[in-house]
Amino acid sequence: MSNIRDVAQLAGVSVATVSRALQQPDLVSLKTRTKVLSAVKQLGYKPNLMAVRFRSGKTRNLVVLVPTVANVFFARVISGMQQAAHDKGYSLLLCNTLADEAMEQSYARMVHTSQADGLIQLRAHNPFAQLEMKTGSVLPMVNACEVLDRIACPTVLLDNRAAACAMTEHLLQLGHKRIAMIKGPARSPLTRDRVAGYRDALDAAGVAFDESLLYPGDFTLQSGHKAATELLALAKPPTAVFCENDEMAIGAIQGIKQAGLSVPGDVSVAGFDDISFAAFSDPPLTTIAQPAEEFGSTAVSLLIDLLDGRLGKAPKVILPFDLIQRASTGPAPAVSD
Amino acid sequence: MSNIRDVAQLAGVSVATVSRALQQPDLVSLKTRTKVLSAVKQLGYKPNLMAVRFRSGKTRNLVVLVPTVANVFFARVISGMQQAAHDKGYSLLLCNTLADEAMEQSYARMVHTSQADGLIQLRAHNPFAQLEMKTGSVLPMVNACEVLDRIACPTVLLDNRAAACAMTEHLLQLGHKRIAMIKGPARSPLTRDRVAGYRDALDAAGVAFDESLLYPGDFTLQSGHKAATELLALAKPPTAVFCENDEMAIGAIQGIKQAGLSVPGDVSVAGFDDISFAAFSDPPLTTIAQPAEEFGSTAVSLLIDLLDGRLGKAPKVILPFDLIQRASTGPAPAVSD
DNA sequence: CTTATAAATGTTATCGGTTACATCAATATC
DNA sequence: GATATTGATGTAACCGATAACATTTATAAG
Repeated sequence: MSNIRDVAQLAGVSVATVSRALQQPDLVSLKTRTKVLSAVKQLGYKPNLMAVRFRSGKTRNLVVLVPTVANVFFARVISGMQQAAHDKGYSLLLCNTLADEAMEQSYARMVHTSQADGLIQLRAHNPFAQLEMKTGSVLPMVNACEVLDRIACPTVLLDNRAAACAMTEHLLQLGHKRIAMIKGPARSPLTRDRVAGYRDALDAAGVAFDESLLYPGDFTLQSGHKAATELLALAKPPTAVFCENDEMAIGAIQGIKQAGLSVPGDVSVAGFDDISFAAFSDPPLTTIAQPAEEFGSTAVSLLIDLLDGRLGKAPKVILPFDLIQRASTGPAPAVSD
Repeated sequence: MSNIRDVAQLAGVSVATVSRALQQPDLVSLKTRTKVLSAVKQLGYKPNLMAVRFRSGKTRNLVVLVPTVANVFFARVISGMQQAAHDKGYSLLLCNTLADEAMEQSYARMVHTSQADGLIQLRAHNPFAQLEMKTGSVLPMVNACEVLDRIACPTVLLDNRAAACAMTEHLLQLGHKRIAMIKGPARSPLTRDRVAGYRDALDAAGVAFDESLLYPGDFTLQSGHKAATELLALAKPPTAVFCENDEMAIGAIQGIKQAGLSVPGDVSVAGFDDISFAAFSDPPLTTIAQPAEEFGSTAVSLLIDLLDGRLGKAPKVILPFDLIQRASTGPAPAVSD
């Protein structure tokens, strides 16, 4: 691999001149610039960015903590991040945490060992408070998709409460009274917000909240299937099921069908995220569309702004949602409670 | 951020001693080692890995080119890669190419600019031959999931021909004679192999190959839907459709149902990959299971072996497949042909 | 034709580690 | 007790680029 010294020698100039010819061309005469560029070409010289970054102290890498890339929604978010990062000259170091806290910590440490400049986390389980304490220094971090309670950091999220409320209203307007919710893990702020929105709508409609209709899932197809099966086994089963993501909704649809019921004839099902499979389920899924790629690109922009000191006090960017009505939701069955 | 000099000063030793105390502890007396470690702790010293890697010339980063992370199968492969890379002290620089060749080249160049040590590509469109020529130096590369024709490089793949043959045989055994195949883009080696396997099975069964039953898709749900719709409009429509991935198969199922036909009563549908959604489609999808995570981890292992000079002549690792029979395939309708 | 000023280029310290080599002390060998 | 050997530590070069500062050359002004 040729280095800047080789280029300087071949061009008959100093290393500083080579560096300037490449970085600030207007500081170098046309003649020397030409000589330098020709030498660069002849040697196939490529600057060693490891050296550049070491010297500058900027790695231009961003760590991304994703609970699981196997989740279609997150995949879209990552895609948006990658595009934005590339546009701004950054690279993404991807970490599929799989809820392994040691793994998360290990990747977060990359910022402190100068392997990355900052970190983006989706779905925060919150553990970075300790990490920040321990090192004393602040970890440049942006949070996307789910709000972090304990730490004030730039965030891009949906108004999950309003979205869940809107979907619940949609089901109420269809005449449903017993609306179950297949939610996420209990402690998740995301789940808390969506359950709050669900209750907002119930309260506004004067429908009593029934704890037994709240079922905790884990965002997988399997858990949606299991949840629906168990909800239908209740003494008073629901006529509508609102799922916190589309995977669980698709799992729920299968569970309902296997119980010999029809969707939406007997039970309506609604999802959240509008993943590509939502439009292809049978029946196609009514869901809340989120601008997934925009979550990613916005998170990256926020983080880079933060790194460049261009950011005020931990802004919260709220992205819009859209209720997509498809065939999985319909009028409540006549004999409904 | 404290550096090694700060530690040396606080511990009252030289920087070399600090470095040795941390890297080769047995070269340092117990007494000094203790002093050094205590100073490290007191200062919260973390070695600047940017400096280490610059000096060593090893970045410990691997570029991963993925056509699209939105593809569930690739998401699993990436998950496997990430796990393996982390275990071996490497990080993944993820590039979602979206079939943008400029993007691919841009990321491939990261190896030449010392931002990464090597590259893994899934689904090669082949363009790195030129890139290698241009720079003169070899690009340490591993290919996964799809074989690269023009370049001899370590590869981990399925026996796609055998797998496609097995699935086609399964359909033939069910009595199907008109078996369509929704394949990938024409030039893809992956598609070529699978089509070859499909023809192997037809030939072995003495069934004539019909060009009109070969429909090129692009691995998306939409393209599967479109393909199925158009195949059913043929004068002699197929009674079975073998799709080159599960997304297209799920799209095809919807297209077939919307045409008023049943799966598998009128038309059987088979997929490839066994993504999580396959078991949750209606009917559940018969498909070829691939060890996706293992593709990823094996690719990473191969690349690291290659980088460490531990690899012989471009090995090809063949991973096993498994035909998963579910409800989307059934006996050919009686009046078939 | 000088001198002042600007433009172009060169010299060299620097970033933070690692490591070859030098040095010095302690123990072993004869 | 002198020398060889081993062990522990220090000194400084080095990786490849950048940029502060120094120096030279060209241009402008008087």
